[in-house]
Amino acid sequence: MTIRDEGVEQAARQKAARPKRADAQRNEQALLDAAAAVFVRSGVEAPVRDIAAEAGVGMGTIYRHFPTRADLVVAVYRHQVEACAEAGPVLLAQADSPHAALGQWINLFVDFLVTKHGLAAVLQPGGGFDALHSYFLDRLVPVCARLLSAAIDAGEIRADIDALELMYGIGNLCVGAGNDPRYDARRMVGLLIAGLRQSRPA
Amino acid sequence: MTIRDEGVEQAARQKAARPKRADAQRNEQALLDAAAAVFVRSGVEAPVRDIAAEAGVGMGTIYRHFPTRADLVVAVYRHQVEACAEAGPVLLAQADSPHAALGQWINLFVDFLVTKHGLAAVLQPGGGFDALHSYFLDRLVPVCARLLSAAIDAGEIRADIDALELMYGIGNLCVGAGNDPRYDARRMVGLLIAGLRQSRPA
Amino acid sequence: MTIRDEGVEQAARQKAARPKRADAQRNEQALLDAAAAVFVRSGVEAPVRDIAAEAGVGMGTIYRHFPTRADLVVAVYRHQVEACAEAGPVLLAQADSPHAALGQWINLFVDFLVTKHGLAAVLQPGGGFDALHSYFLDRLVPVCARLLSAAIDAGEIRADIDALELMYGIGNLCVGAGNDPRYDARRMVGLLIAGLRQSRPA
Amino acid sequence: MTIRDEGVEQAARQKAARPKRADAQRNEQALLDAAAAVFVRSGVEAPVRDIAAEAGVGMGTIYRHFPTRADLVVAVYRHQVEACAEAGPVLLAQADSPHAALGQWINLFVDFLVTKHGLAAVLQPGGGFDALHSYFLDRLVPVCARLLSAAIDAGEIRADIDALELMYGIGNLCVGAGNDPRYDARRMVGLLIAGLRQSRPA
DNA sequence: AATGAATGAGACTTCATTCAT
DNA sequence: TATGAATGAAGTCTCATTCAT
Repeated sequence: MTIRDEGVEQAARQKAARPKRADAQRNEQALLDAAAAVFVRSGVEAPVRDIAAEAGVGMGTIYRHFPTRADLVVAVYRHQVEACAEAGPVLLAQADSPHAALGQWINLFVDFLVTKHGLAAVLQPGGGFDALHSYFLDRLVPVCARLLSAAIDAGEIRADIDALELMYGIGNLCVGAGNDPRYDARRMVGLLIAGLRQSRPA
Repeated sequence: MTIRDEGVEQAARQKAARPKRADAQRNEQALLDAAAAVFVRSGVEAPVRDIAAEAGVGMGTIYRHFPTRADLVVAVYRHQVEACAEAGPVLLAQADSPHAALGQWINLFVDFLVTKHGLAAVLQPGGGFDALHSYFLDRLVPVCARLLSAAIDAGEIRADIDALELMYGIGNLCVGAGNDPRYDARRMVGLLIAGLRQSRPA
Repeated sequence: MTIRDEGVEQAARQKAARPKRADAQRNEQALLDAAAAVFVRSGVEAPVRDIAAEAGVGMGTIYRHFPTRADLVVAVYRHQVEACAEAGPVLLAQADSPHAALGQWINLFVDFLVTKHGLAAVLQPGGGFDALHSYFLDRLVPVCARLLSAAIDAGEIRADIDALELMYGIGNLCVGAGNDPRYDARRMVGLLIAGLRQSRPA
Repeated sequence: MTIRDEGVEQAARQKAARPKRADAQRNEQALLDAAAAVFVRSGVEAPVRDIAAEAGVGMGTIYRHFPTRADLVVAVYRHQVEACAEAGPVLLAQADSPHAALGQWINLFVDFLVTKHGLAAVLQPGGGFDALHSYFLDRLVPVCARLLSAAIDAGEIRADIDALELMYGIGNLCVGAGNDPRYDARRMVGLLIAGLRQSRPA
């Protein structure tokens, strides 16, 4: 089942017998795509009109599908957050060591974040996207915590690391540096993870 | 010479022979203080009116002293950037080791950033504050680079670290996590710096 | 013949030889009932969507049956206007005196108006419901005029009262006072009718 | 002291030492005049933009002077409400009888209402102008009550009349009939007042 | 030089109406 | 025929910036 299929199935579950009209489905997807593109370009605070134009629909259509801006933002990122969350246990089972699994999972997370420039603002609490913020944390922090625990239990990393804080740190490193190619979020995150291996705090 | 004096002197330098009226000087300083306070509270995109109110002046006065928002933002942070830049060589000369000097200098930088909540946005290129962005980098990256070189030459840290990138990384870690007290930027930066000591990338 | 039957018959008359499909008939009646309910709740300017939802039909169905809002409003109130109009002659024939008949008929009219909160706006000319406005007046003013004449001829009331004006006055008194229970439209209308008995204007 | 003078003096009292700029005063008055005109034409729900255009000012100017629509509506009618309220005791002292004073005062009230077509909507509770509604009632009902009491005490009218209800009734009669010249609110109110003299309810 | 009133572009949101399904 | 998704005009309100005083 693809990510898209999952979304369709879920919609079907929510309203049982009423399948969405084909054009409405197309519009919803067009909106998600358009919003993702505009968020990258102008951030999640981009004018609603811009998103509508990008999707080729009227403004009212956005409000029909996503009554609040947060609804739209959540929808845009939900699939990827889910996929990331679900990858945690899988990696832990497959990798050579807990620390390797942690590193691979964090790479997944970073991959997600660095391609979503507008996301950084969303991850800051207090910006009116608290529901979204909570969703991200609720879903991902436990996954990270489990990976951390395993690595700690294996004696591979320091024991004084908090998953929430680490997620924030990684998220911040992925805020990036505009389009400055000299900044590589992945490399910086690598440095952070390397720091975890230290036997004592610096 | 105090930081305040320096600012005034510089303003004088810009417009050569015309000494500012005493009340104009007072207003300019009041504006800098007010803007700094408002930036912390509401970010650098805070309404001009709020800054004017905080300073107790009319809005026109802001535009007279700082024609663009970037002018104001630069002015607000210039002093502290200067102080931070000048501390680099001093610390290098005084500290026990280049790595220790680097750590101390980065602590200074972090201290600066974490108390300036609105600053994070400013350090992102493309936000209309490019002049400010350049100023920060032009002034601080060389200082950081010199400290890094010294530590590398002393064999204390990895040799593949770029000063610009490190500054971005630290800046990002200082973006914070809203007011979530569970996130400690200093601890995360510590982790990053610890990572520098690793002999190989993670 | 019931009021409901009459409405259906009339609809059939309008489109001569084409009998309406049973479901279309059901929809039309559901719409009339729903609109009446919504008009009471939210006035005749209530969103079309609310009426459609109340009736359990799509919005397009409303536009099919009642191309303009006025068409719907007229249809909603037509039955009751008819019933009121037809009661006039009956009351005149049955009551003890013309003045008594007038009072009873006005009571009928008031009963009608006070339970139709949204109606007041409709009775104002210029609100885009002029056709409806005309219908009300065309149908009811002659009835009222006949009752007035009879009472005047019997020497029971002043002779300088115009039926149209009186209808407007009564309609206005029935506008009410929001939900303020201290206002009783019937009592005020009673005062107005009492004023009719005066031998001279106040 | 004219009504206008009073307004100016009051403004001066409110903010002590800060006299309003001459142009601001002009604008405020222009807005009141424009709003009054537009209210007559289009009702108190008229678009803000229309009022601004009528006054020849920007929309923001309206919001500066009158943050909410209710503020504007209250301001538009305040002077006249005040004048009407203050006339009550004067008329009572001067007229030949309490009933005559009542009639004269009601004439004043009617004069006020019939030239303010948009006002009717405002006097209905629940329309979002409750503060204004309250203001009207708080100010005028006691005046009316005193006139009624005097007339009742003099044995000139029925004793079972409530001032609030009477005000509502008069207000409703003044709602008018669009521009239909055949309806004369004053005549209808006269009928109502005549009804008061009846010894028993009709 | 300082003030803050005025401006008006721009963002948001609602809802009557149309039209693809 | 019925549906309700889509449209976009129209209205509200905010705030950066200008400019009369």
